[in-house]
Amino acid sequence: MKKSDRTRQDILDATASSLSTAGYTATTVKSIAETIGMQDASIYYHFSSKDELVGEVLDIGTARAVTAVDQALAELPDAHDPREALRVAIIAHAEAVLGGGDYPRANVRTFGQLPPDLTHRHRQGHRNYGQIWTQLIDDGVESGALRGDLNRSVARLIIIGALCWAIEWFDAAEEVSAADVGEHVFQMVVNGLSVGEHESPAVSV
Amino acid sequence: MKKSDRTRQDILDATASSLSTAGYTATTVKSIAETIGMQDASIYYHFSSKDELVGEVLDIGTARAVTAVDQALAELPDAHDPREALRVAIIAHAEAVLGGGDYPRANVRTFGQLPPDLTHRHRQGHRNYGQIWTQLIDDGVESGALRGDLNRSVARLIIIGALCWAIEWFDAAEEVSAADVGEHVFQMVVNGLSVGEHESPAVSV
DNA sequence: GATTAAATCTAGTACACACTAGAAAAGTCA
DNA sequence: TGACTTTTCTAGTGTGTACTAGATTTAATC
Repeated sequence: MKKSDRTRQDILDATASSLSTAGYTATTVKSIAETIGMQDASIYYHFSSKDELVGEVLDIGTARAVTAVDQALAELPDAHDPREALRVAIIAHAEAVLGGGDYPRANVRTFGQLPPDLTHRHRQGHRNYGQIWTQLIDDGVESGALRGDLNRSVARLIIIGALCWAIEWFDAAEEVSAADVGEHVFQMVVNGLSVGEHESPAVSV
Repeated sequence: MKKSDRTRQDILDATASSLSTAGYTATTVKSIAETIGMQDASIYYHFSSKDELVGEVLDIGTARAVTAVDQALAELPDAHDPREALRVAIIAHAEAVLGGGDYPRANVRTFGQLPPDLTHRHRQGHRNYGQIWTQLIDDGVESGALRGDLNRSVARLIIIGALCWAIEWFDAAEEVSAADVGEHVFQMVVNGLSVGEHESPAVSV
C-alpha cells in the first residue's frame, strides 16, 4: 500500500505543477506521466480519468487557500480592528496563491479554462471560500469601520479578483514579494489611493 | 470584393463570440464554421490559420478597449481632478469589457489560455494599454491627489486586474450594471472601503 | 522459494482537431 | 449567353488526445 500512495502523490504534484504553469489543455496525461518517468497508461491505475485527477488537485488547492486564510485569522488577538482582519486575510491569500505551492496557483490559473463538470466542482469550492470574505466585510460594515454604501458582494469579488489576477503578472523573481502585493491590495482597497489622513502607510517599495 | 468582406466579418464576429464565452480551446474552426453555416474548410479561404484568425480578433478587442478609454478621457473638461480621470477611465474600461461587444470580452477571457505565439502578440497590446493607466496614475501622484508611497506599477496592475477578473463573475442579467462595477472599483481603489470623510458616495446598489 | 497481489508497460482504439487538394458552385461582367 | 473569377464544398491527411486490454514485471506474503 506504500508504493501506490507515493506514486499517487507524485502524480498529483506533477499535475498541480503543470496546471499552474501550462494551464488545463496543455496539461496532458502523457506530459504528466513523462514528468514522473512513467507511461501515460499507468496513470489510469491511480486515477480513473484526467478530470478526476485534475479535480482532486483543484480541491487540494482550495483547501490550502482556505487553511492559510483561516490560520492567519485565528492568530489575530481576540479584540481586533475588522480592517486588520481584512488585511491579514488579504496578505494570507496573496501568499498562498502567489508565493505558496502549485496547488492554489493551479486553482486560480485554470479558472475559466475547465470543462463544464470541473467548472461546477470548482465553483462550489470558490463559493465556500467566498463565505470567509463575506463575513469579513460584514463584520467591518456592522462595526462601523467599513463603508456600508457599497454592494458587499461586488466589493468582495473585486478584492478577490485583484488578488487572483495578480497571478497573471506576478513574477517571484522581481523585487515585489507576494506579501507586498497583498499589502498593496489592502492599502488601495481599504485606505484608498487618494491622498488623505492615512496613518503611516506600511509599504513603500 | 463585397461577399468576401462580409463573410470575413461574420467569421470574426463568430470567433469573438465563441472566444468570449467558451475560451480558446473550445473555440474550434469547425464550431465557428457551423455558427455561420459554412464548412470548416471554407474558413481557410479567408484566414490562413486558426491563430491568425484569433489574433485578429484579439487585436480588434484591444483596439476597442483603448478607443473606449481614450474617448472617455477626451470628453473630460480641460482642467479636471486626476481622480476624476481615473474614475472615467475605470468606468469606460468596465463598460467596454463587461457591457461592450464580444471583442474586448474575448480578449480578457482568453488571457492565459493562448499558445505562446499569441500570448506574445497579446501581451504587446496589453503593454500599450497599460501605458494609458501608468500615465493616469503618474498624473495623480505628481499633482498630489494620489498617494506616492505605493508602487505605481503594482497599483496599475491591481486596478486592471480587479476589472479584468470581473468578467469571471459579472452577469449582465443581474441588477448590477457594468458601470456600477466600474464605480465600485473606483470607490474602493481611490477612496477606500474605510469609513472616513468621503463626500457623498455616488453608488448604493 | 513459490504464490499471490500490486503496479507498470506494450500496443493499441477511437475520436477530435487543424489543415490541404482539388472539384464544384456561385457570382461578375463582357 | 459565355468566359472568367471568386467563393465554397467534398473528401481527405496527419497528428495529438484520452483512454482500454491484456501481458509483464515488481513487490509482498506465506
